Amino acid sequence: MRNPTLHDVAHLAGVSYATADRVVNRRGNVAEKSVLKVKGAVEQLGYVRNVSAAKLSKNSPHRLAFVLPHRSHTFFGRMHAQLDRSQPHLKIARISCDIIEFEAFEAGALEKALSGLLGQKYDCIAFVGQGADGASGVLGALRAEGVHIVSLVSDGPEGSRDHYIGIDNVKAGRTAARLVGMAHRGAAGCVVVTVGAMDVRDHFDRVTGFRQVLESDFPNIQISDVIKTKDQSAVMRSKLRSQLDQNADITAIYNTGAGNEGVVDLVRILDLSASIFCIVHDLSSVVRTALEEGVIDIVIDQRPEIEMNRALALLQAVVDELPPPPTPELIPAIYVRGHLPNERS
Amino acid sequence: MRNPTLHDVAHLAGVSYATADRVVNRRGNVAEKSVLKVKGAVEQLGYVRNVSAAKLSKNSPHRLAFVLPHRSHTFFGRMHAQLDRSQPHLKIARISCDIIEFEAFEAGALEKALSGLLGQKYDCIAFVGQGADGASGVLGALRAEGVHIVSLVSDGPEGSRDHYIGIDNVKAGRTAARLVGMAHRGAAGCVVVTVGAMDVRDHFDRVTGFRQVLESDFPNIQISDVIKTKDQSAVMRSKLRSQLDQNADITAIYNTGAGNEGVVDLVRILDLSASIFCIVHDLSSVVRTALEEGVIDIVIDQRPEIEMNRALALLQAVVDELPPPPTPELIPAIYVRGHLPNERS
DNA sequence: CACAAAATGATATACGTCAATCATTTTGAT
DNA sequence: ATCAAAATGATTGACGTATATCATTTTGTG
Repeated sequence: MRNPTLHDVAHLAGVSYATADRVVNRRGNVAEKSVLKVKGAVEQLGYVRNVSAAKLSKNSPHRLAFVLPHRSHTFFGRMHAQLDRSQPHLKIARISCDIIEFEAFEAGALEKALSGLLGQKYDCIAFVGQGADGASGVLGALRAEGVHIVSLVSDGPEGSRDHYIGIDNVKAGRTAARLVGMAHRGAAGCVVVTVGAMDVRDHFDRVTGFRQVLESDFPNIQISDVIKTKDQSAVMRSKLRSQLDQNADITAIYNTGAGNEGVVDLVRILDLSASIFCIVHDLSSVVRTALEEGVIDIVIDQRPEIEMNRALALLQAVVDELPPPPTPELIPAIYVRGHLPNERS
Repeated sequence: MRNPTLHDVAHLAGVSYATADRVVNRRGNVAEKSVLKVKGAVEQLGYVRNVSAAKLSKNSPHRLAFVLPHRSHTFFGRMHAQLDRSQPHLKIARISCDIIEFEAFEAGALEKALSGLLGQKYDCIAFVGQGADGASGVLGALRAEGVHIVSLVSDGPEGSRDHYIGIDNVKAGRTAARLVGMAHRGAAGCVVVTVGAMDVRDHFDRVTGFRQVLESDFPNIQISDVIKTKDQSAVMRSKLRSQLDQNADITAIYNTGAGNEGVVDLVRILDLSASIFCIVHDLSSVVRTALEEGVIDIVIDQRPEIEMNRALALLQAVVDELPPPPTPELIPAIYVRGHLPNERS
């Protein structure tokens, strides 16, 4: 009835505890036949290491680091907030968690922040990259030190990290396109698409998906040139304005990046909320209000709080040397007027 | 640097380890002033019990039970599957998890299943209720035994359980209404709404939310009588058919419950996919196909896999006597054609 | 067979908490 | 002051693993 211990395993395998230990903890210097005997016994008894005992025995503090854009960015502010809320739990789990902030869209800022973590003996590092940030060298060096690397929100190349936690941004773009198409209800139209920059991987992916669906399923909806905003509302405001001025046929706006405040201001000022279908990413108080007013029609929210939770769960599994928990795909939430989540979701 | 232990606390408080232990584990027979001294020391040192050591020392097996409708129901099948996937993790966490299946829509079946758990020394029980199932007596008895009770998917009265894990179904109904409205793009219409039964709480809530938004924001979209299907495709097929035959003005169908197969069959047979906007709940292979075909336009999926994960996380926290983890609100996913999640999400 | 190298056994301590025992001291009521 | 009750102190073993040490046995090579 009682769970088998390593002593039980050793006994069944007909070896000493020391040898069983050498096998399960891969210490080497064990004859092949002993390995087999021990593994057989493990199998037969269904032995699983008692994690509590192991942690108690090791008693080594675990260290995580999150490298995130500054919390003044509304989106990342939500990740920070969730991390704050998780601190008591991390304390209970005996995990220390450092947060390093960097300035997004500042060349080399991420790379520099990551470099500072070299040789610091972190167990895991999670970071928000943006694709073309030249960080792959540092990431490689960190991984060479045995640090687990997790990329958040925007994925980098497959080999640069151990895990990616974030939504599928191509799918998000496809969803946006279909909703735009649905809202046109067969009518022709023209969409302005905006991004922070085209080399930000998540924005690029969204545009890609958006294009795919419009081209294949809604051929009479055109896409104007893609506007690059550096995720700044001021840039958004001016560039989007000139686009709207030039082109009176615009029926929809899809902002794949930040800078929603610019969009909202403009639609309000030009009084376009009735005539333009507006779909943006990620909830903030500005977006909330705009959605309730009808200025924005749909918000696709990737729920950074949940991404943060996933990251924490994954990192905890990693430090305990457990397999990652079975986690369903991350799907962004779609908000329309009248059913927003509670303020502190 | 090292985390403070209870010995440290006792020392700082100027009492023996035994007394400190009496305080933190509420064993009683401690003078008030000693309690204060110990609590002060705990506070001062930021002492938190080492969960690993506690678990190791207690070494008591934890027992959970899930009381779910039979896995042949596609929706609950997904919950079962997620539970299956979690078994290795539960084993590692030294938690045993029994699954009790019952026949939904069979009067008294849930109550009977729950009764069987009385006196079985479960730590926590999670169950899927349906509102009017007369189970409140048993639930009270179980809670009186000290069993933690969690309701899933469909909430019961506030006092009948310790936690509810599921989406806000009123909001889901509101969302459905807004999407239906959006798809009408100002045109008038008439929606058929279908439920399993009106006393199933989640279905009822959805209808309520749906009504709210249509009445307030889309007054020229009518709602036909609500069709009750007992969540059976056959019933759906016949009742919905007669409704469609009677009323040629129907522009949309909103199914709040199960029985989607009936909806899909009918729309296909009557060739209504172009003329009727169809929105349903919860993904299944039938719904997947129908969505890709254009027979169904939108699926609101409450992601039972995630609900199951949440339940497991919560129950684990409960058995370890930890505060529940900080969890963002559950928001259902909204699927349209072309961006479905991976098959085994 | 001799000898070194490799493998194994035996054993001990530490990790922090829980739970129990028993002796001793303090407290409060008379 | 006396006595019982209440509170406290001191101490111990158990939980299962990690990790280390040292002695002993087995293996392989010439």
